[in-house]
Amino acid sequence: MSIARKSPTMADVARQAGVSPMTVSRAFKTDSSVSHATRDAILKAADALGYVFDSTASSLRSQKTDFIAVTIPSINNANFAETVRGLAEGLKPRGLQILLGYTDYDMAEEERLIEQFLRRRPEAIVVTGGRHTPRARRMLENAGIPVIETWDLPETPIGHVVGFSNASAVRDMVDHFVAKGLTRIAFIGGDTTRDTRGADRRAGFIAAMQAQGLDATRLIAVGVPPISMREGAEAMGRLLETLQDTQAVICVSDLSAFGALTECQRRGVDVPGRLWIAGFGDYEIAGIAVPALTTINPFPRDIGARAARLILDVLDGQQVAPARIVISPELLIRKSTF
Amino acid sequence: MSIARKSPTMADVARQAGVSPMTVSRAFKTDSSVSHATRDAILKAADALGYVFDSTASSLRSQKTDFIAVTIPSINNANFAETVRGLAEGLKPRGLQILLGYTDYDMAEEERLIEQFLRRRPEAIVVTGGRHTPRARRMLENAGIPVIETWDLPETPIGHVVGFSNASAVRDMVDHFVAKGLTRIAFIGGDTTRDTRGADRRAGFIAAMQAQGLDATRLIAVGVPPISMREGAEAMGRLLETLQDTQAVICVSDLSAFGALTECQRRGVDVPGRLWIAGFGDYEIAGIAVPALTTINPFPRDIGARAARLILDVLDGQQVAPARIVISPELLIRKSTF
DNA sequence: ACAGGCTATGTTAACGATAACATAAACAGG
DNA sequence: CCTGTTTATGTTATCGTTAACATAGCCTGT
Repeated sequence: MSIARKSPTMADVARQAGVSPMTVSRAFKTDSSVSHATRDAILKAADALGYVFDSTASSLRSQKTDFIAVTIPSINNANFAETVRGLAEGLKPRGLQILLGYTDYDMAEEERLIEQFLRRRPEAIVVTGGRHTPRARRMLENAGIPVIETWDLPETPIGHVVGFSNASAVRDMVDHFVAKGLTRIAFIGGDTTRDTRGADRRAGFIAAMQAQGLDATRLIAVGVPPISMREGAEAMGRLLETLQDTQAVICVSDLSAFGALTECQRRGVDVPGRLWIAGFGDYEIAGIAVPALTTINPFPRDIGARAARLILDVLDGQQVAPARIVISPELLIRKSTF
Repeated sequence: MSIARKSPTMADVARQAGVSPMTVSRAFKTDSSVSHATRDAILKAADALGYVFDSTASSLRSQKTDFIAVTIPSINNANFAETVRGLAEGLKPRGLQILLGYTDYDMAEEERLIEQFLRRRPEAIVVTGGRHTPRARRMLENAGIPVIETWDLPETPIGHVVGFSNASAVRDMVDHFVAKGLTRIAFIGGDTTRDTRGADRRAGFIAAMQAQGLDATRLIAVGVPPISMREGAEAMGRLLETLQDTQAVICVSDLSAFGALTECQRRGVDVPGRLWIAGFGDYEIAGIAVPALTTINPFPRDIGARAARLILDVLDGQQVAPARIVISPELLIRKSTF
C-alpha cells in the first residue's frame, strides 16, 4: 500500500489539464457545456492523477446530497427488501442514492435513525408505517423535505403516503373463510405492539370476526415481533393443545404460517383436511410450501416503485400536494385452505 | 407545511445563545470542554430554532464522514443481512454509519457501486467476495482507506479479509456423506458463474468427489444465480428424472435445498429414506423444515461482527498489517440426511 | 458588416462546519 | 504571592466544490 499522501483535488486536475477548476467541475457533469477536446483532456488528467470526485464538498456547495433516506423495520425481511429494490431501481437513473437504515421494529430506534439521517441532508425521506414517536414526527414535519410513509394508510399522515390497509386486507381473508362456511377461526401473531402492522392485522381480524358475529377471541400471541417460523410453530402447538376445534388459522405473516404448518406436519395434523392455514405477505415460501399457503400479496416492490416515482415528481415540482397512493393487496387462495 | 425558509446554522444558534459559533460546535461534541451552563443554553437555543446539525459541512471540514461503505450481493438474503447486522451493531457505538449497497451478483454493478461509494469518502469499505473487475480492484487499492473482503478467502486479497473457504466447507460435507457409505452424490446450483461463492461451492464439491475417487458429474445447474426455492424444486425434478439412482444431493444454499425437498414431497419421494438432501447457510428454514435440513453454518453474523471490530482497530491504529480472519463454518447434520 | 445570441471558459465568493492557534480567567503548588 | 497549568471560550482560515456572474470568441440572419 502506498503512502497515504493527500488525494488530488479538482485544482490538481485543472493544473494538469491546463484549465480552471471550474472547467474541471463542468467536465464531471454530463449536461454542462465543455468542448469535447477539453473534457477528454480533463478526464485523462483525472485518471492519471487518480482523482476521485468528492461528493462531500459538492454536496455542501450545491446543497444537494443526492441521498434519499429510507428506514425499514428489518433488513432481514424479503418484503421490505423488495420495497427497497423498487425504490433503488426507480431512483438510480437519477443518480439518487439510498441511505438505508433499519429500526428493529423499535420506534425509539427509528427516532434515533431519523435524526442521524436528517443530519446528512437527504433530498427526501421514506419511512415504514404511520406511527412514530412524537419527536420523530416533529423532526419529519420540520425537515423541509418530502416525507413518505409506506406500508400503511395513516389517518393523519405527515406528508405523502404509499401504502395499503393491513386491517382490511385481513378482513377480506376472514370474509372469504366465512363465505366458505367456517366459523371457528384463530389468529397467530406476536405478543406486543412493537410491530404496528402486525397489530393492525390482528385488529383487522378482530373487527372482521365481530362484524360477522363470530367469536374473535381465538388469539395466540407468541414472542416478540417480528415473529418468524419458530414462533409460528410454537403458536400452532399451543393452539392445537388449547383450541382443538379451530377450523382455520390466519397468521401475521407467511413465515409464522409456514412454521405453523411444519408443526402440523410434525404432529400429523392434516392441512387443509383438518385445519386451514393462511399467512400474509406472499413470501416465496408461501407459494412453494406443500401445501402451498393461502396468503395476501401487498405488492411490496410496487410500494417502492411508486414511492420512487413520487419522489422524482415532487423533486421536479410536478407534484406539490401530499399524495396518497393506495395499493390494493391481492388475496391468493392456495391449497392450504381448500 | 411551513414555508421552507433557509434552515438555521450554527451561526444562528450562536447568536441566539450569545456565544461564538465555535462554542456551538463544541457543545455538539460529547467530549469537548464546554461549561455545563453554556452547553445547556446552546442546546436550548438550537432546539428553539429547530437547528439540525449539518454532517455534510462537518465532514468536509474535518475530513471525516463517519461512513462505512458496505456492498453485498443481494439485499434480499438473510445471511448477508446478518452480516450487515453484525457490522452495524459493532459500528454504531462509535457513531459510524453504514452506507449499504447491493450488486445483484453483478461485478459490473459492484464496480459502479464502489465508484459511487468512494466519492462519498467513507472511512472504510467492506465488500463481499474476493473477485472484482480489474477497475474495481484498482479503485479499492488506491482508495487510501481500509478495505475488507468478506465471505471468502481470496488468494491475493486487496487488504483485510474476514471469511471462510466455501470449497472446503462443502468438502467436509461430501466427506461426511462418503464416510456414511454414500457414493452417488449430486450437486444443485445455478447455471453461470455470477455467484462466485456458489461457483466455489460447486468447485469444492467436484474436487472433494474426485479426491474420494467418485463420479463428480452429477451436477444440476438451473437458472441464473442466486437460485432460490423455485429453482431448487425445478432442479430436483430434473434430477429425479435423469439420475434416479442418486443417493444424496448437496444444494448451493438452503433455499434451493428446501425447494428440492418440496419437490420430493410433491412426488412422494421419501427424504431421507430414498434420498438425502443438504443445503448451505443454516437459514431459519433449514432448522424448521420437516425433515430438518442438514446444512453448513458460516456464522454470517460473526463475519460482520469481526469485520466491525477490525475496522475499529484499524481506524484506531491498533491494527496496521492486513488481517486475515478465518471463520470456521459448522457442519450441521439433521434429519434430512439420516 | 453589425447587433444579438450562443458557446466555452474564467473569476470570485460562498456553502457550514471546525482545526489550529490564541487568550482570559480560574486554579494549584511551593 | 507568583509562576505554571488547566479550563472555557474566541478568532481566523480552510476543507473542495460550484453558483453566480463575467467575458472572449464565434455564429446567424439581415
